[in-house]
Amino acid sequence: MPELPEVETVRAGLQRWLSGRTIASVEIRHARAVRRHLAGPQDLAARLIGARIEAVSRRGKYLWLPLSSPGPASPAGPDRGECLVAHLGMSGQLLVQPADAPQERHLHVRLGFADGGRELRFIDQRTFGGVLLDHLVPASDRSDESVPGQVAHIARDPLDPYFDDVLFSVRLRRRDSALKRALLDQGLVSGIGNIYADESLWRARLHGERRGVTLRPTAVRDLLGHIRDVLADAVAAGGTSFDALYVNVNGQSGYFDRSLSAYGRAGEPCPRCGTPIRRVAFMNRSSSFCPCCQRPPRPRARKE
DNA sequence: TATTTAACCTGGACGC
DNA sequence: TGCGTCCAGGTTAAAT
Repeated sequence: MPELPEVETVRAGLQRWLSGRTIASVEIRHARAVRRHLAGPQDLAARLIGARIEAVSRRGKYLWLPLSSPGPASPAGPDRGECLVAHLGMSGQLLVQPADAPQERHLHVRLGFADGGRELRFIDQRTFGGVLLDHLVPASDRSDESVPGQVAHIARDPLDPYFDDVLFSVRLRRRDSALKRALLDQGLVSGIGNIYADESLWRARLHGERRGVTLRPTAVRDLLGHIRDVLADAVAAGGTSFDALYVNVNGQSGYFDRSLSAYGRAGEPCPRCGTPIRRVAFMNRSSSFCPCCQRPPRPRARKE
């Protein structure tokens, strides 16, 4: 599933292929893929045609392409400060393909370019992802940085040089809820999904059901270090691919799945102590952990 | 206000 | 072979 390492891999690929190119055609084949663009598919297409892609940015699992207008002579194109925002959801792919390449089964949006080169395709089997046009707004924590309005509520990710470790620790240690739930809250820390939450907790020897309020500052610091390590390792491996649902912009799989210690390893021996990894239901999804290395918290005493 | 739950969605795997 | 059920999980609105 696309989490920070997978999205960063896609961002780097798009940066290479798309920067400086001008959009010449837009085909929206599935309206659900643009459902968050409230003005509708036709408005999105009209605004994108003629726009020049300046860069490819990312925060957490969100990608966006800042756009520049073609100039006053053309009625088409985006407003000043607009950008194309993309979220891959669970199964979204952004592929850079030759225009004559066969159409993918779940191809929803395709962008052609004025230079006649490779086109950009948004493919999404489970349709949780999508694209929209949005305005850039000043980031809440640094005035010289802009993010799309849709992304403004998302916290920085742990690989962001401006991530505030102290603020994260304070906010996490105020939480009277499960640690794993907190790690999945993109408003607290972005980029972490089910896979890297489980892996980070395994590395930190922490059970996902520990309450945030029970953690000492040193434990949070240790956890944050492990989160950064696992994310960086996964970025270096090109992300995690369990099936064909996650690939980079060239359609190639990542290989971090070979390095996973807990996620997807239910029944296999823990690489650290040999105890079989256990899988349990948690938050309408699954959690994998070592019942020996990651001791569950003691049940809280009930108030009379 | 803080926290938790459910719905959205598709296709592969599995059991009968 | 066909049908029904379960599972995967990021985001967010609604409920508690």
